Amino acid sequence: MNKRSGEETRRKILTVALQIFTEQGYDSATMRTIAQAAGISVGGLYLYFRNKSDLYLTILKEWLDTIQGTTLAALSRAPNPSEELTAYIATTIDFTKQNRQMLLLMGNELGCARGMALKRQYFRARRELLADIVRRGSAAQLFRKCDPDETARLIFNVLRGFIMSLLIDEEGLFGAETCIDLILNGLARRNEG
Amino acid sequence: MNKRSGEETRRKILTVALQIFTEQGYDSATMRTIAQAAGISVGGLYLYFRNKSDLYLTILKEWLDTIQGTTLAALSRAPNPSEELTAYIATTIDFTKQNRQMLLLMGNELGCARGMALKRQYFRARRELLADIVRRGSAAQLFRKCDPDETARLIFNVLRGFIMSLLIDEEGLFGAETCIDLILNGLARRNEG
Amino acid sequence: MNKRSGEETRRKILTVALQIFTEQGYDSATMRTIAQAAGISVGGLYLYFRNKSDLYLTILKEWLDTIQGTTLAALSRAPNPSEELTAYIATTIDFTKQNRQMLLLMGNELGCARGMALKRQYFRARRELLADIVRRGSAAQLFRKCDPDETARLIFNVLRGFIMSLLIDEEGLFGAETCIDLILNGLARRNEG
Amino acid sequence: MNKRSGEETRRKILTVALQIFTEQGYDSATMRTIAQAAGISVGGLYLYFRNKSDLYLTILKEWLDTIQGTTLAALSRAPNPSEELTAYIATTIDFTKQNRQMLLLMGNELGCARGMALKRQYFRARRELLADIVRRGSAAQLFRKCDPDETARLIFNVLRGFIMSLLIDEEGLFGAETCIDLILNGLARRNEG
DNA sequence: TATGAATGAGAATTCATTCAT
DNA sequence: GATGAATGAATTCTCATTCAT
Repeated sequence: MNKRSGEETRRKILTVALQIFTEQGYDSATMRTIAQAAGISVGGLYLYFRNKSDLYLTILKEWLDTIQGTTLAALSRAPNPSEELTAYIATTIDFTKQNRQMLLLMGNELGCARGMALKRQYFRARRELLADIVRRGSAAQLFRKCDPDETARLIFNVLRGFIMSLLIDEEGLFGAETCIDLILNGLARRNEG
Repeated sequence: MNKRSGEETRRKILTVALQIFTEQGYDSATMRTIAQAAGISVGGLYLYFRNKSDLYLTILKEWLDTIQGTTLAALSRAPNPSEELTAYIATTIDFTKQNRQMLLLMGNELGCARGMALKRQYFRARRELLADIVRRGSAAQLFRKCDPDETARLIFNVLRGFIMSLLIDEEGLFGAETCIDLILNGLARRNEG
Repeated sequence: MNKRSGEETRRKILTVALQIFTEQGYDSATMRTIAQAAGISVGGLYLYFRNKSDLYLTILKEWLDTIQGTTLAALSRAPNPSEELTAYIATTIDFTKQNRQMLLLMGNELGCARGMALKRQYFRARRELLADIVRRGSAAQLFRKCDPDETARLIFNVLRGFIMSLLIDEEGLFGAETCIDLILNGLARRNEG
Repeated sequence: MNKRSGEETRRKILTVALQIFTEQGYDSATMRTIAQAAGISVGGLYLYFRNKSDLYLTILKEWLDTIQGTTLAALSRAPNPSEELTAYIATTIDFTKQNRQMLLLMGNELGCARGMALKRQYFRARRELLADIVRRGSAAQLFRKCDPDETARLIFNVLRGFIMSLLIDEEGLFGAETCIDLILNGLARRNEG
């Protein structure tokens, strides 16, 4: 019976729900748990979200919009494709580090069906953004000759792997530079000079 | 009714359960569905597996042992760290392609708690296997100078990204060579004479 | 804010509630739906009606009074039992046609318990009104010799059937005359002359 | 844990569910109440019926088939339309008397949507059966000249009223003969001789 | 071994009603 | 008078698990 403003309660719910969905996954997380964590009754949850899946999707969408917005802003400040690529990777990794939970939510396969659709759509958008950078970088002869689409997919998945490692491994994390270096230069020793 | 039949039934259960766990996730898969798909009664399931989580873990363990065994066998046939690395990557990717379902099972975060523990343990083992290769390859000056542990983690996660792309993206998949090439040579254009 | 506005709101609620109770039935109709349709808050509803059942009963009672009043007025204008019977039937059917929703509300068995009691009481009153007409018509030798109570019940239920058909069947409806004709003259061919 | 045969339990459920749906209506009847009355657990109910509406529809369909079958059998034994009409009415009323509860279930407007559709379909079939009788009786000059469809509807609704009275009024019920007499001969005194 | 009826705890969701503001 | 956030009990339905046969 603690009267909070509606918006306050809504944010509280979103915050704890993110945590719980992340920790337990979509199926195992229960509305009761979320309600308790948010300090309201079960019925109260339904005042703010039509149902469980609505709550989940709201969280997902909100974050998808944020990361996409941040990335686009960073890209617009980069002078050339090479720095765009760097910005793209750096933004992605930085964001990941600051939003571990959100990322875990993204990583969880399954969840509700519409959630999966949203994620796929989001991933496609990001991959196309990347392909565009590679295409322009290739045309400008900044990158090795390559099929832009395939290369975009490659980089995208390398990043995916990095992000998963940031999320899953509890041990020391590495930074964006290490990742960018590997992508640009590879592992093999160069027989220069 | 004879002993053979028992083992047969067990295998049948494991086969259909893998498929169902993969398609629906741990939580959504029900014992009833599995029983029906296996052509036995619900009670019958509990003759072979103590409970749902036992069934799940059995499947997981079995596959973890298989992939680890296959990898070790491949490594033992490689003459030097460089080819060991190639073998490691190739084995991993080939295995993935032939066992999409298993991999999806691995990819699903969560599931039952003990399953997560098993997966972590398995990932650690594989990463250490990799670190050992890099360490020896570095000592033999086959690779760029690097911190073996960090590099192992790097490669490991690049692979992780590749595997996820193999699993998730429905579009054209790339092969082990493409992956190995990126890891060894990177993306940047080399200014070789 | 002034007294008038209060009564206005009350009437608005009664109007929309009738519609909603009719369309959805007592159980399925929710206080929230009614509040929204009336353009007030949920809490506001409880300023005018103690609870859901009170709201329902108010509607029911109001209409029961109206129809009973209209019928009595019509009867008082009829010169003899025969025309009283005609007036009774005509009033009933006319009323039905002009108040389909109200009638549907009456037709819905169940609803809240006290509602059922009210309806029974109302039906009994109307049947007795009818029995009185038949009794006097019989005494005046206007009708066939018959047991007035049983005959009243007969006519009453024939009417009930007619009304249900008016309400339920979407196809062409028939008028009061057809009904009166059947009741008075029956279906069998008369062997006159 | 009282092991009954499946069919036994199923019938027990149908029996008590009929009673409860009848007494309380579709919405107010709860699966818990039905389970308790049937002496099984709530979950047990769902072993036999997919859901509440399935349980309801099963009861409805079963009875609809029975009454239609009984009526058709009676009609096939009648030598002419006049006796067919008598048989139709007698069967309907007898059935009603022996199955008050079932009829109440039919009378309840609302319930689940599909139930309403079933009822409408059933009513239409019965009205057409009746129209056919009237049509043939009219052609054979056994009945007054009339529009068969309209007359069928008339009789049908008179019957409907009778049945409602049989069901609702707790006081002395009248028999099929009284009803048949009214339908055939009407109420008005005949000015014979 | 094998069955499948039965359980019971718990899930999501709804809703009449209350009450601080 | 009026609001609408909050409650909590009830409802439908699911499912892992047990156990008499």
